[in-house]
Amino acid sequence: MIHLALQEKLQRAVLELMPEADVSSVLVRPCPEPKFGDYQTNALIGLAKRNRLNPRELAAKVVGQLDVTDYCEPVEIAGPGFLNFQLKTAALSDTLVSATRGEHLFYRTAAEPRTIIIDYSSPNVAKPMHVGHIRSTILGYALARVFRLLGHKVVTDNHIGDWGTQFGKLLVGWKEHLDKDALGQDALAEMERLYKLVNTACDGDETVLARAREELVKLQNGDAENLAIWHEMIDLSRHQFDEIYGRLGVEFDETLGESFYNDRLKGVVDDLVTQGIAEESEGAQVVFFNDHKSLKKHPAIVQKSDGAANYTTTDLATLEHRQDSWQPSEVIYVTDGRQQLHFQQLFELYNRWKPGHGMKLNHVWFGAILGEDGKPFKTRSGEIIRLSGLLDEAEQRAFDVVSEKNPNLPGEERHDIARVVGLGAIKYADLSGNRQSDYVFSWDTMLALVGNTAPYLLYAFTRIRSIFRKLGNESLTRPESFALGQAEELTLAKHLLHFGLVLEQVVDECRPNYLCNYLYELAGHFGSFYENCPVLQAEGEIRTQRLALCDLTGQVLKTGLETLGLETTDRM
RNA sequence: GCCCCGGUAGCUCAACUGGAUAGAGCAACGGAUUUCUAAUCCGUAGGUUGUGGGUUCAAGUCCCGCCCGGGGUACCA
Repeated sequence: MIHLALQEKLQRAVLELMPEADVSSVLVRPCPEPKFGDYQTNALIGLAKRNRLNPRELAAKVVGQLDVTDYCEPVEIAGPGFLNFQLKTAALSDTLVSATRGEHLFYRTAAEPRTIIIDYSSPNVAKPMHVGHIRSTILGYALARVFRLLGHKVVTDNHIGDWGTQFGKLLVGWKEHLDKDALGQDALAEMERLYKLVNTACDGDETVLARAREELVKLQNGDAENLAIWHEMIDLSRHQFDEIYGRLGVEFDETLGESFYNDRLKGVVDDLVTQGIAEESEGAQVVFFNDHKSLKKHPAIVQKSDGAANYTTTDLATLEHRQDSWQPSEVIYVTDGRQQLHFQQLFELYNRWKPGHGMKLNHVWFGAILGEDGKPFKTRSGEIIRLSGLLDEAEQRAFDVVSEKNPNLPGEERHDIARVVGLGAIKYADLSGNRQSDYVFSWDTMLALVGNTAPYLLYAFTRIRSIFRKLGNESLTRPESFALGQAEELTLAKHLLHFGLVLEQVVDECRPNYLCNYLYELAGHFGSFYENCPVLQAEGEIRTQRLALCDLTGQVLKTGLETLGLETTDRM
């Protein structure tokens, strides 16, 4: 909060001295070391250098133009030309007081809201969702919520895989080997079985492969029976997807699968050919990127030699539809890192097809989920791990821990807590690391009660709730000001002020782990405060102020966790 | 072959436009409990940031070479 006011004043001071300067990079940030101050800027060093000035002299002149006495002690020039700002407690106190009045929660919404499309999850019809889908789902939904918290308009779209060559094999399986009982029990498992069965049969038998092609052509040509089966497969799949999304608390504004774009595909290819972007090569329609370094040797196929389109074509049609429907300023794709080449091609191709479209096209990719042996996360027999079972296990493990730690809670409440903690642990493990790193899936690590984990953060929240439970019916009085006389109070209060800055950083780089780190630090600062500053036993103004600090910390924790897609609980 | 990504403490990870003494957790060791929930807190120890050069007042971060690992690479998505 305050850093924005300082930043604005600083930028104005620089412009007084250098009217031509680009001050967009003159930023105020928290100090890496508290001993230097609360906030700093290092931007003047670079600015001086670009203008062949002495950095310290420039810093001195800027300080001369700068009046921040409302907020800070006298500004200090340090080292090669850093400015260090030390907050006045009064300024800190004012910000806290306005927060207790509900005027803000330490962040500002965007002055100019943008429209952003976020594409995540995207499971395939007739295949069970597995552990690989969870990262996209969790990351994408968390990002959507952070953008929304900051006042942006977000359209979330689940681009499910409901079309493609796999349906030829699925149709053969459905017609010749379907087990209706199994379908009733677990539709996705049965469809997966059918697919594997036919797929294996195709390897050794040309006639089966020919059957599959035949069924696929019939589907594509609108054969009534095949279309009906296809619709049923989609319905059954979506039912199970929705069950998982319900458990995860994830939602979508749109679910426009690949098939939604079928009508447009031919037109896209024609367009590309007419405009000379695509050309024929080995029977296929292909786009070459000869003047592009990393794509030079990687042409993109937009129409296969059998005349069918592929996912590049579908994605182009999808982008066109998104541009026409919502005019977004940004389209975000949350997928694993193996699709980097595809999205490079897609974006480059779209830029050529629709020059000047003005959208930021952003592939937000993430690393693999590995088992504790460092290899791709699978069951011991090498099977892909299904999401529903994984969620069950998370809840069960969390239930065991809750029951051990707090056996006196009623069973129903323990189940509720186990759901919040178990699912929270899985989500938080996905969110708290750098998304681009591979991450090692470990129950013990994610359900640990200490460290940067969901249980630790949730526990911090329950301690706050516990204080307010003890308070009973006593009404919360709002402090006139905050003295912040004890070091732990001061540290906690200052950290609350950084919430908005962190939210901005999450949005800028699509990295929810920044918010996780922030909340973890907040919980840590609260822990120290809690140990060293009695709240209910304190008296008078101090008690009022500490209760208010607890309340504000609780609000930020809850808002932060909910923005990440985690629920909170009052007891653990 | 080419392209992309990564390599940070024993392990898992972080490090905000390049910025001040590279930070956490786990594991190890030592301390704190007539509690506001100890599912906690405090402390100790642990590093040539893969490697060799370069740019810079300043490099984990940028540039070049090399080593190691992962992924991708014409009709799957």
